[in-house]
Amino acid sequence: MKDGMLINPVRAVELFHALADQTRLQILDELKGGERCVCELMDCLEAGQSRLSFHLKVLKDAGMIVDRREGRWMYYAVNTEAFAELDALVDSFTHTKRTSRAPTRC
Amino acid sequence: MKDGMLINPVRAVELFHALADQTRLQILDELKGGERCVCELMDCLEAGQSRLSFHLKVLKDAGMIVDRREGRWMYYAVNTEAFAELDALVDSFTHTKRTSRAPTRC
DNA sequence: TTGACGAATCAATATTTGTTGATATATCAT
DNA sequence: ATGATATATCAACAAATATTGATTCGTCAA
Repeated sequence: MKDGMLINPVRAVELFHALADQTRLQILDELKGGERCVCELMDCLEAGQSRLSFHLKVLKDAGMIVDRREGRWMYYAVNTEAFAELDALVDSFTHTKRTSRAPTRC
Repeated sequence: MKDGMLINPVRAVELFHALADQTRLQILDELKGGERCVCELMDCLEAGQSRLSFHLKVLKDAGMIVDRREGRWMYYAVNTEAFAELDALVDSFTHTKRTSRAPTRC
């Protein structure tokens, strides 16, 4: 990711929110092993189709995953760029040192 | 953070959830400049006392910030360790390569 | 073209999260 | 002790998010 590029707070919230859920983390964890179709995710996560679809949409809207149709199947895969973005975001949090001023009491 | 140490999913959700809110990100951003008392945060975030207290608790429960009493004032500051943990967590996401197997169709 | 299948979307509902104003608690100054 | 101040907590409510089952849509096979 471009250095010095600021990620706006709205985007940051969207990213973190997408990750702030057990099911979605499981999905991402599974997708780390390569692309998967929905039915396979249903299997290994033991989640209903509708529920899964919902969470996949959240992840997709946040840009964390990408999809690809192949016939009747939809394949999902992690979007590497988004992870780089996340990495940069966390780094900017961790490393951005501001001129530390003393607290001003009320 | 210890290498190879796995962060459990529940903890990951807690961390990301704590960050998935505009107000809480603002708080952290402010605290990057050094420790602050609540009244000062109220000022610069233009947030009510009760609301702020709520979000500070979320951040504190997640271990993102620490507090310190000084007389009537409570001072909050970022907890560096938690940020290291976050960093490690994101890294583990980004870099953990699993043996990529082909997707198994239904 | 019809039927079956994989997946998205919708509507209803449940659950969780956030906000607000009121009250409680702790500490200080008098 | 009393009152003032800083903050936490609580209760009521509002808003956002997640779950479920039903329906719809797109694609394929016969």
